[in-house]
Amino acid sequence: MNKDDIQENLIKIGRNIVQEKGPDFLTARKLSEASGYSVGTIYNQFGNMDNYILIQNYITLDTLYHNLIKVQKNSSYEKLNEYIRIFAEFVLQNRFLWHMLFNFHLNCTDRLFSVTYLRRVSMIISLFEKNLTDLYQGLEFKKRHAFVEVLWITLFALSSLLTTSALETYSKINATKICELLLNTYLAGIKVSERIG
Amino acid sequence: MNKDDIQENLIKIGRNIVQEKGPDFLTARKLSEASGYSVGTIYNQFGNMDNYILIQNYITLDTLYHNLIKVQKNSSYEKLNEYIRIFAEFVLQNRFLWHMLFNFHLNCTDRLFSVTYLRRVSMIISLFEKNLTDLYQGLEFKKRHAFVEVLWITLFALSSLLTTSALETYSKINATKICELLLNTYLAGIKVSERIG
DNA sequence: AAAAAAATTGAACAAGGTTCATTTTTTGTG
DNA sequence: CACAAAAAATGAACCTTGTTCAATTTTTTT
Repeated sequence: MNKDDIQENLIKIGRNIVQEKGPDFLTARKLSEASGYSVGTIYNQFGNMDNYILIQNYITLDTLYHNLIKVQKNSSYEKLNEYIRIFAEFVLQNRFLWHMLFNFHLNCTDRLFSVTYLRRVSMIISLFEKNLTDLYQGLEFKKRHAFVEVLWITLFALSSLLTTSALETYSKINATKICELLLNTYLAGIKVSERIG
Repeated sequence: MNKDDIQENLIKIGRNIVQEKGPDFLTARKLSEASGYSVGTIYNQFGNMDNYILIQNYITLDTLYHNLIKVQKNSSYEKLNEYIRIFAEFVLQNRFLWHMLFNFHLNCTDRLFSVTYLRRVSMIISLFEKNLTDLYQGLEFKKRHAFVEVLWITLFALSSLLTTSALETYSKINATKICELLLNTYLAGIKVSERIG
């Protein structure tokens, strides 16, 4: 069997483990048992478990991105709201995968990080920015970019809470509703700032 | 030596380890070495490491709360901004402790969770809510409470990113500035919603 | 001072990531 | 096809986690 097939197999099987049992069950030995390959083979293929998980994570980001670009709405306002809805839904339906993505302790000085994570995140941010540009044409570029960055960072951060049971304890508000309220309050706030200057 | 003294000692020494080297270095054995007590004693005192870290975490929450209630400002608007400033500053200056707090996988069904975490978080939320009530008197209770909850959850989520080097890669905006922009845009957004109804 | 109770200890266990000498498989060549 | 060389796969072994518990030491009680 060639190298790509093994990798593909190991990725698929690992994703099943995570989706069904959670990230804690994705260990080298369990992956070895589930796949039939030895522990050593996993290390030959991926170097180490961190790198393996990094790959799993950017697949998750890719999947999200492809869900987002499917959106067909007329107004930029509707699009932004749909993005948030899809984002929240995706996070909730793939909570284990998202949990793994968010809780991964990456070494950001690593070039690998830029290639795998940053590029993908930038693409998602661009989707938001495009529609925010349409929506608030009075805003200068620099300001608008700051608004978009803060919005994304906030949503991204928020998403990590959506996947935990902690949220249910902190708040009785539905996870999707939280994202919606945040977005719309935030957008209304930008409008004010646009008017002021 | 009596039980409280040992616990106090172990907590203090553990906090030093976390502050200086990060949560990863807070292991039972390293704590044992650093304190002079055996591993067994740590387990006699705290039951398990999770419980030990839980205690560390609510001390962190208490410290934050005590920093917040010191705020002396006239207007509610100023107070809210000062809260956010102090919150961001606290998180940044205690990033390892905050990281440990945020990344702790707690079992929320556990009664212990309610007593230790939820009560403390509620107290912090109350601070925000009190000033938001003054600021937006036109809002009905239910709506206002939703705004406060979402604001806190968002800030709390955001804080977890502030402590990682990931943020620096995602955004060139200063961590405190992110919190400030978020708060003020959000507050402006609430004002709009207040006017509308 | 002896007995009983309580507290402390650290070796030992399971499970995690990781390594690497050994074995197996594949590839290349006459 | 046969044989050598290269490549890939293997899993026992190592170290580090959290955790337990029989044995030991200390404290308290009588």
